[in-house]
Amino acid sequence: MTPADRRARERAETQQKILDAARVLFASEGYAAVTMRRIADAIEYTPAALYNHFPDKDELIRSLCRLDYLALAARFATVATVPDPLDRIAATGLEYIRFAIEHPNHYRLMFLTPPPVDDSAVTFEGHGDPHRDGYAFLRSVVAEAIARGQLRPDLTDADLLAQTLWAGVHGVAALELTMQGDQWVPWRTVEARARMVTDVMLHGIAAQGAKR
Amino acid sequence: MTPADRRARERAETQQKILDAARVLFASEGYAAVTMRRIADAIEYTPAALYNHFPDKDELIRSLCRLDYLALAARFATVATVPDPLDRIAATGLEYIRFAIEHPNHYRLMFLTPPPVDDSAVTFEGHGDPHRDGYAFLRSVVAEAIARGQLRPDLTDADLLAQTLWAGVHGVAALELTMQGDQWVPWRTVEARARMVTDVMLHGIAAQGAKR
DNA sequence: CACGTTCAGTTACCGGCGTTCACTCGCCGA
DNA sequence: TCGGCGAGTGAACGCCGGTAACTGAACGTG
Repeated sequence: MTPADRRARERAETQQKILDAARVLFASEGYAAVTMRRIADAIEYTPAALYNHFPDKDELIRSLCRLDYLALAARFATVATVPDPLDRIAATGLEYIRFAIEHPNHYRLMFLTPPPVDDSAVTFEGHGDPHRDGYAFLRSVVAEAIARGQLRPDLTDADLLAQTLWAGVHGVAALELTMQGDQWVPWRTVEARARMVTDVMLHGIAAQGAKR
Repeated sequence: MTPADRRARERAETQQKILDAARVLFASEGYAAVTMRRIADAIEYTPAALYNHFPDKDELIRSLCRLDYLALAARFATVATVPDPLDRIAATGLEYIRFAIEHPNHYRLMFLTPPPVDDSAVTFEGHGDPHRDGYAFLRSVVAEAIARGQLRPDLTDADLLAQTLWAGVHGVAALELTMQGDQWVPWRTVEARARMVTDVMLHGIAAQGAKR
């Protein structure tokens, strides 16, 4: 426990305090409320102090994001037990939309705001691990359905299929978050749309003689 | 042609100049470049002058948006000639995604940014007219497919179906615009995803014995 | 123990943002 | 001719993200 260790630990703790304050602000008042000054106020620091821990606001926000990706992947654990791959695909889609509705601010940050271009190799622990990477989870479920011959024989690209299914549920979630309050369209409930998009896509990918 | 008329006309012209300048800025440098000061610079006015024509920046941006909705609806005119309703649904979806890819900034503004809450009745000319309202167009195509018995008999809600199809193509477009440059996922091309999502959804809604 | 170094955090600033407000000044109606 | 109206100005306000020079306490080392 050298002094250097202690300083490193304290540094990590401060960094965590910053992230926690940002998360609270973010979850309670939305993206616009997340301001370097307001974060600093919340932890009784000076705005400039934050720049000792994060190169800029983008990187701070991205750090917040990384944890949320894990939270989403963790949620999929509850559907991993569904035995039939087709059912599991549907359950994954519904769980995904539920996550978006329950955590709109986080979802907006994760999938609805353009990435502040991260040219560097974004290698991050958990990439490809279905337990920590939501996309990998979806892909693996799709791959299993393909392997079991439950899908149309002309659909063989698990990545393309996973991305298509993702697009479907993302579309429902994104329209819900972006268009809520819109009066132009006679919107059906988000639950109905979630059910419909999973139902339609499942029908669209399942092999001819599949159940349902 | 009373002087009052002339002043009203000049006022409308100035308003148009503001919108045009904003559009140019917007299309060429993206959302972040659209600044009251930069718009004013472009038309050699003072920033404060803009507030004689628009109550605030939100309203100015919304005015831009309204025209873009018409542009999208106008694009659907090219697919309105496709004879078979099922084919027309697919063509509409592909045309929608093409619009999003070709005008990413406008698309982002129209469907990817939260609405600055417009509590007032948003009644706007063209609402419900398939030629000027993209949603109405999609809905009418779906309704025709239903009427012809081309869809699964359990699918009867044209609005719910239209919103589901919209979600699908919006998902593809939104992920493309938001995630471009992402290295986490082995993305297939947006063309492939566009084709796949329309193909899957069409399979998912078409009646058993339908073509294809 | 004393001295130079390290470094988290502060102070004071920069340029830019949306927006407001008191004002000018030319045109119009009476 | 003259009063008012209204488009446009100039200067300011309070925010924002970000930077550079600094302070002061803790630290390793002679």
